[in-house]
Amino acid sequence: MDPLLVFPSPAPPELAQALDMGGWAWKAAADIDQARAEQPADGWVGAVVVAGTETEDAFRLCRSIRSGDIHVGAVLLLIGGGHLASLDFREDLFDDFCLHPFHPVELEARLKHLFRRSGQAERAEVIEYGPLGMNLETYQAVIEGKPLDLTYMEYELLKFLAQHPGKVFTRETLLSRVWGYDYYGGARTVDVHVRRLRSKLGEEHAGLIQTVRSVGYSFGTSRWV
Amino acid sequence: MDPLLVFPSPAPPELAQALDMGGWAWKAAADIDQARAEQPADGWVGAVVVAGTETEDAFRLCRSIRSGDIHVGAVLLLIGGGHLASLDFREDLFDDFCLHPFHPVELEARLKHLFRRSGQAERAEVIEYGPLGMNLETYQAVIEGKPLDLTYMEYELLKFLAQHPGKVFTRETLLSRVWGYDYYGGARTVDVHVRRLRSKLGEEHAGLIQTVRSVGYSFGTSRWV
DNA sequence: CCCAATTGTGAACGGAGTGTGAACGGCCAT
DNA sequence: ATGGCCGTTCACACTCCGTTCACAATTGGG
Repeated sequence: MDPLLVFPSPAPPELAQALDMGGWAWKAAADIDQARAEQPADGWVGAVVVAGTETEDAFRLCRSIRSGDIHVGAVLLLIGGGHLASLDFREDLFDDFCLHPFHPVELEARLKHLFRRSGQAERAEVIEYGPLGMNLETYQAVIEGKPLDLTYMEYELLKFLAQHPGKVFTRETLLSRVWGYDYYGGARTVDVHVRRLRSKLGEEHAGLIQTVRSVGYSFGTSRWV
Repeated sequence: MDPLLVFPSPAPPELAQALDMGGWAWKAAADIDQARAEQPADGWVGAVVVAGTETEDAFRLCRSIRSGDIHVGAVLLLIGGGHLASLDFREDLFDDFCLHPFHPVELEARLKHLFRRSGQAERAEVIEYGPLGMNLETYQAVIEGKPLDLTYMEYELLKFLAQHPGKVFTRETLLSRVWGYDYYGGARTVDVHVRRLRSKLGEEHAGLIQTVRSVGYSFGTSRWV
């Protein structure tokens, strides 16, 4: 998915962390030229512009965006409380702003509010591991781009395993974590689901789920092999 | 100048003070009926809606505004940091939000940003997805150009689903987001509405609403993003 | 090489989840 | 009042899939 443009470069660490935690794809640019040079073919989905002590640098970039020089879906301005007055008569340069320093939850809410509503595809929560992809919002799974037709339990089991690649889980752990803490049933149920998962993954990728004899199952290749 | 609508009534003192200091004309309303009864001939310029501990009251008012029941230029939502999560999938109910308690300068900046720039408050009043079109202003829906005769709830449900194509919603989520957070009733109600929607969409397009077994429903072709 | 423990495999059962038709009841306008 | 509209609920049928079982295949140790 298209990334967000972040200014300046390097991005403030707390901003970088918040964006990463929220799962946003982003790229920082140090100036207008770099932002123009590195913009994707269909433009940036949005921009997070930090107005530091030199607010005019940020506004210059915003002006470039508004003039169409750089194509950006929507602009979120990060600005210190002491510089709020500089927003006067510049309301047309940005779509929303957020006080800096910011609360991560507020920033996330504004990013969602701004970039989901602008008609762009919403940020998808996905798990990716090698040829496997899982979209947690649409309940879809793909292997090498081809969709997998999984049942509910198969999906949940694969999701749990793929969320912890390399880690080995006992059948009891899987039953309690995937099926529920209060579940009480035969441990062989896990085996059957693993078998069906392997079958649907195809012979080529059946090895994604590995049997650890006398212990349980794990997903993906162990890092030590 | 036309006044701002403020909810609830009486307005929180710090909000009243900030509005007065900023020179805004405003009038508080205690509920939807009062807001409708006291609205000026050409509607309110904007609204400042405070979402207190009972956020659903605020969202109900926002829904009335968005449905055209009450004419308001733009909506600024004041919400406590602890309730930010309730904004999810309600991005269409407001134009901007501000954390509560707020910094008077930030509130003033947001008020200016929202209400002093004219015409900027263009929202998507039309949803289009494949053969489906929905006009949010006229409450009309069409499929392949042919008008659909939907009831209120059918329209609201289809609108919500179509606003988040591909995303799977549980029945509980749909009940809380479409029917209202405080709704308490059987989850099968959703099933029946989905069935009637599919029926009205016609056999050819009934598949627009997909069942995800053990989870809920989703709208549109579940494409991998 | 044999045996026991563990895991893979196929099939069948039963129940949970969903589709469907119909009826109830509140609300509003005629 | 009252008739129609519409949201909700209920009962029933059906499909799907989670679970279990029996048996085969594999692994690892002595």
